[in-house]
Amino acid sequence: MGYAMTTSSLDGIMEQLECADALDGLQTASEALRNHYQIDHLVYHWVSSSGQQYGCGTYCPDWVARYLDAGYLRIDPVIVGCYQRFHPVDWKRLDWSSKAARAFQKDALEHGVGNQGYSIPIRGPNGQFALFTINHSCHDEAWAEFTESNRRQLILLAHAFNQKALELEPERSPMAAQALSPREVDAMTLLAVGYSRAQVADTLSISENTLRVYIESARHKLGALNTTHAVAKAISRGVIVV
Amino acid sequence: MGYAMTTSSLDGIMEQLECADALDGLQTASEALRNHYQIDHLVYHWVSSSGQQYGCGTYCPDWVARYLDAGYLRIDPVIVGCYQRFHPVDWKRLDWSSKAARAFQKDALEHGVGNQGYSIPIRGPNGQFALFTINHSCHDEAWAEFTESNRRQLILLAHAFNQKALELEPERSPMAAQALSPREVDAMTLLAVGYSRAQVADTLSISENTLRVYIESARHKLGALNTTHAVAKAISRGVIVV
DNA sequence: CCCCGCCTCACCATTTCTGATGAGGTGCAA
DNA sequence: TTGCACCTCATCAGAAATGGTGAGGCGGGG
Repeated sequence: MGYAMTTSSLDGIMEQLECADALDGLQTASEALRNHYQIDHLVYHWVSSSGQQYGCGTYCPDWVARYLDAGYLRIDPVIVGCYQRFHPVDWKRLDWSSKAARAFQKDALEHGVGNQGYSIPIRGPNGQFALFTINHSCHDEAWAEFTESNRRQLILLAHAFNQKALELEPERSPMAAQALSPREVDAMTLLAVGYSRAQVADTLSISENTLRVYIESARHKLGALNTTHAVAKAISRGVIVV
Repeated sequence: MGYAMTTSSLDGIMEQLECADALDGLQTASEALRNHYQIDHLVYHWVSSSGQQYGCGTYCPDWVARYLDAGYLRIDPVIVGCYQRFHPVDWKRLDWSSKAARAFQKDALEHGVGNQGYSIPIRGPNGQFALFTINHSCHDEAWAEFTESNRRQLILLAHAFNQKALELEPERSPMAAQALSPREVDAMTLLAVGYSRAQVADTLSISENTLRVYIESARHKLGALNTTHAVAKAISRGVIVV
């Protein structure tokens, strides 16, 4: 791995990423960075709310297809682990103990994924979640040294990748998220912490009928099918925080 | 402002922050960074759900108290604007047009908040949201030059501050989440996307009675009061991905 | 000044959810 | 082998949520 990299080259890649078109830029930058760092793979993986995913990077198409088909999103310890974390994490520190996880790991190795990995969770507005991952095949010590010495740069890269990727979903812009009124937020928030309608109405000192209007209008604004769905959407969009 | 700063000093502050105790470290680092950058103020502001807030930084206590008392959290354009954004934002680019916002702005200026500001939104697991803000009194050009040339460092600082602040809430750690069985996850997931019990049972090809057992046991595992609460908890704990 | 969004309340039949309990089969792990 | 957790199904009465509509008052922005 290229410990003696020139920062000028890295800056060049970052600047190019910031200016380029989103779809092109992300893929190009992934490959440029893989070469720059001399590692096996570099991946940006957007895990969207509705189960949709967007990914770009240097994994071979076979593996990507297999990942999607087999529903690995649900059992990949990297996803599961990073979803609960803020700081970048080495794959070794994740929980690979379950049978499904080990099977996944084996499959990944057979598809050219390196034995070492380092993933940075990134979060955007409205509950957006993404992972910026590098991985490689090498010994633990070399990997630890590599990740530690490049940690800050990788965080910035993750940030830059996500910023670029957000351009791909214009509906996630401030405009798209239909804002809830204060009362609607109150209602959703209290429902989300387990209050019944009667309790919420009581807490807010309004009639239950009034409360129902809020819930209904919040539901419509959120495009939800029922109260539970509305609360779920409100949470994953970050409209309310529980 | 100190354009000719020495990066060694900055690195020192960052390293100290990473090692220090959370409560102390954040406050100390705020002040050290203000001196380092020669700016009026530097603030880290954790905006939690139920109106709870944690902040540290260099604003005068009067202003902090006033901010909390007056409920400025709800109308501060910096909060409102950054909540929908991913990238760092200059305060000039926010929407100050509403009457409440202008009143807030006037009040802020009178309490020693600079006319220029730059805020970086940061998000952690479970919908955590925080702001890392610097502000100063100077002309637009100088400010633009300052923020642009320090943007990357500020992003890393924001990241470091948030990582430290997360230590203050240990219950947000991965441990707290009790694992659901696969069927329970299925049930919660489908409920979260708006299906009724009948629909979920149909989708999973099980009887509605069976489904209810899953929902019940998931509810107990999650310590939830009702189905909506259970789904909300499952989402915010990252047990399910919607 | 006027419009629009927000806050507040009411009605009622119908559908859906809840809570508690019992019970049989499967598979993994100590 | 013996748990233990998981998956599957059933029953029942009572409590709670839903859906759609109408309507009056208030305040801020164009």
